Amino acid sequence: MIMKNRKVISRLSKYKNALNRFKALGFAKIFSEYLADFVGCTSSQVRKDFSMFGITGNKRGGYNIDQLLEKLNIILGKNVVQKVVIVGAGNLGRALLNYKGFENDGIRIVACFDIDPAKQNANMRIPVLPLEELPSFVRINGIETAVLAVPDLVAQEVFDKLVKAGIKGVLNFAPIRLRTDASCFVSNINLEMELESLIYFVNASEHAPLAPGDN
Amino acid sequence: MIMKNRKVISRLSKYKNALNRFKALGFAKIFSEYLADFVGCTSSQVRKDFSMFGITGNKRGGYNIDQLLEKLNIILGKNVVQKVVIVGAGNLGRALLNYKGFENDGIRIVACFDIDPAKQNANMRIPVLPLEELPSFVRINGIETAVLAVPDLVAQEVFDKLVKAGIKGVLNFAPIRLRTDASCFVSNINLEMELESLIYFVNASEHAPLAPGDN
DNA sequence: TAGATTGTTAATCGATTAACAATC
DNA sequence: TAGATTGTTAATCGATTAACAATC
Repeated sequence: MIMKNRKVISRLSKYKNALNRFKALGFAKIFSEYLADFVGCTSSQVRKDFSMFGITGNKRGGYNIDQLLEKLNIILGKNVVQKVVIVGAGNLGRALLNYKGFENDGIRIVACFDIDPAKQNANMRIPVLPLEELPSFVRINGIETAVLAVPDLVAQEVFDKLVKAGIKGVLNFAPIRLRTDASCFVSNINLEMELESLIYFVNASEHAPLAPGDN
Repeated sequence: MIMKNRKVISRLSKYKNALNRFKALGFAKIFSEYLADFVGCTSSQVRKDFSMFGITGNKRGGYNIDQLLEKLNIILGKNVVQKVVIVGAGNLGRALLNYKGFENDGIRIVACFDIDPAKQNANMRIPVLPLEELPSFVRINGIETAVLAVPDLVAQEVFDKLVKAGIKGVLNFAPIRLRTDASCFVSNINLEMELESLIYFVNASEHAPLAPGDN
């Protein structure tokens, strides 16, 4: 498995979603041009991305959707259900617990952890457990990925615990830069920042109407 | 106000946050080097970004934190409280309603809208109103920015209503590409995709340990 | 003043796109 | 076969970084 950059991987993810749509519509084959159109890039980009992962099509007939999906799913680890834990049972954490979107995407939220006993409840569909139980839970269940949804002030501290427990990837919602070594990847989602920059473009457009690039 | 790209704006946002921290620590001046260190870029990048917005410092004494903050706040529209509505009172929408992070960031969530009468409640701290009331509410209160947290299937349809109501910027959580004209900006946050690419890097690192670039 | 930092230009780097030969 | 699409190389584009003169 070759390591590529973030943008390429998120495009693969978009291609996969697009292909599922096309498949649902009854298509069996697809051209790079259509795929590009759907996800908003060029056909060169699509073909280049595929070629980086050794995915090939047919010179004249485009790509077979089923085969393509299978390859993308393998690359993205979708052939196995990926177990993820959520750390922090605040508003955001609980919303993610109940979020249905992950289920049909091969991602299973298996547990949530919080220090607050009032938020703990081992009998829910997805149990909310004491944070102290995380290390053993993670070890026993072979969890590698966590979503960090705790208050800023404790984010680094909790993150360090996750890393010590063996977590290898963290999706971080705290608006701080987590200090991490090479053993754990961090992806950040900063809601304030997203809204802030959106507001900038809205305000700026009133003076000079131009578009920001899409992410 | 000059229109710059998304990455520059999100760095400005990071600089602002960093400056607030430094200020809280009692600093009055700062060098590009320190700021770069804090947000994770180069000092050249910091100075370049500032120069793009005509922000200057002192050749020998760095930047005055208060003056710098004021300029960044003006650029980012922080001198005025920005009113935002949330559309969709599902798990995510309600979590955002109660999210405290926006308050001290000059962003005020003023209302939420949903079609489901069971979710509506005009008497809450932040009212949850019928979607039909959105156009008049937006007009009366001069709202330009919305967070879209509705199911995928209706996202485009609801988005079109927002645009028609005069919304100029949308932070979209639905994992689809919204079709938009130049009158409305769209920023996308796709949780599935974020988790998916994180999982890719976690899995890939087990075969070839290398780091993805940070976002 | 001497030394350190800015502001800006030029060089580098990487990602995207265009182009086109190969070929189904 | 003729025509259309891939796979890949080369060109382009834009963003980041290095370098350094200006100067406080």
